[in-house]
Amino acid sequence: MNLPPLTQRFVMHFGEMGSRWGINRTVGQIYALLYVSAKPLNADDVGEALGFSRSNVSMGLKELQSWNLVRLLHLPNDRREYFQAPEDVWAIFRTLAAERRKREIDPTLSMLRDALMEQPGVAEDAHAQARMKQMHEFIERMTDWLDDVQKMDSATLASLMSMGAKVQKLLEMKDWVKQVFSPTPEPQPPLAAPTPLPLSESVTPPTEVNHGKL
Amino acid sequence: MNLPPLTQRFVMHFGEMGSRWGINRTVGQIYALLYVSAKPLNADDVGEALGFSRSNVSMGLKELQSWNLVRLLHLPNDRREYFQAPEDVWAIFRTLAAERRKREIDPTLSMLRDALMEQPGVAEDAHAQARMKQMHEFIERMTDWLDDVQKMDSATLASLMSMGAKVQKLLEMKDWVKQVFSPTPEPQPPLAAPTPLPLSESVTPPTEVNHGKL
DNA sequence: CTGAGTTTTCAGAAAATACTGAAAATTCAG
DNA sequence: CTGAATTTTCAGTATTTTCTGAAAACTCAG
Repeated sequence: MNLPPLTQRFVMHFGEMGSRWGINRTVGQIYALLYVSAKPLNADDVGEALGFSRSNVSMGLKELQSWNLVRLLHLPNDRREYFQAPEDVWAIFRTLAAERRKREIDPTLSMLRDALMEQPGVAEDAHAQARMKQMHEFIERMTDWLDDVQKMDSATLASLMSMGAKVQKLLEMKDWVKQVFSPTPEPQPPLAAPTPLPLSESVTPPTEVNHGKL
Repeated sequence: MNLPPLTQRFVMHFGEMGSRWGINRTVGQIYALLYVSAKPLNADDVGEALGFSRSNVSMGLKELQSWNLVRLLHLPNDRREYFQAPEDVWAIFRTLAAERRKREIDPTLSMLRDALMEQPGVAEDAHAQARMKQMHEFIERMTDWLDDVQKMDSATLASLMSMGAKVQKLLEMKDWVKQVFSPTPEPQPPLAAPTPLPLSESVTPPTEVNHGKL
């Protein structure tokens, strides 16, 4: 392996972290290399750069493809397959979230659904089933929300995240506005205007919040 | 191992999923057992229920404690240590998110920070550094947001999640309200009111949105 | 077609991880 | 203190996962 120093550090780190992330060292290093590389690489490039056997590289690339984390392409007058990692970090995140969900969450959801259909035979199982119900409800909520979030474009998502906890203020404001403009005035206890009034300082100023084409 | 059928299925599933979740079979099964158990268990209970050696159980419980996923307690007139899994699934999620972040993200963030301070020596490293910058910015945004979200109580969080993509509407509304009430009228192109006006049907109806004590 | 270039598969070697039993360490009732 | 009850450690073994080289399969220019 003979990589420039910063690249090398990055690649090595991804190798070490691989196990914590549920991928192996090889796969982590290959992805890291493709991520920082200015141009697409073929399997031999990768193998040489990282000192892996050709077959190991092949398997690693296959794994990355199954994760949708690399794109396959061809260069003119070259029969070999070239690989590159998509650039948009938000898109990468969405891909990763979708794949992890498919592998790490969906099977559990389905197992829980099945278990909740059964009639518990003994008291212990009745309690166990109640606990499973709680877990199932939570996961379902979480994944439904993730579905929604996945549909947002990067700009909206970025806006949402840079607001952070201030979304709470927005929720308060919603109720307040709703009250003031209520088209069907119902007998409700009047809400106080949220304090501080969330129109200027308490909601992120427009220079910080950049939510693109909304 | 002699567990009632639903419990057994749950425990077995967690064992199998363990590897995908970055924990081992033993740890997964122990956690699952504690999660569905109606009462705290001691190490011998666990070992007998799952057919693991005493030392293996000890290691597994130590691991779970390091993740803050189990609580240690003592029963009157019993010197042995008893363990239970906290009940609140939202709290469990927060714990899990915090721990995974500490183990899987923070080291990378720190490595990226270091790498961004360096002066790239060659063109390839300059490009690599630019890519690292993108990743660093993304992760930092993400973790800042997570910090905010972690601070919310379960009710607020639940409210936020059940709104899902409708938060987008809320963002539009924010800008519209801001415009209308603007305390410092600046020469800006006037915004149209968001359509449909987000006060009733397009924002989640109040029966759906339950954001507790806001 | 043919065969050189390329990728994939796979059996076995190497490495990493998990698990056990025995022994050491710790804790606490008496 | 003492020693029985309990937990932890750890060296060795078992299991799982990763990695390699060789062979098979595929692809496409000529």
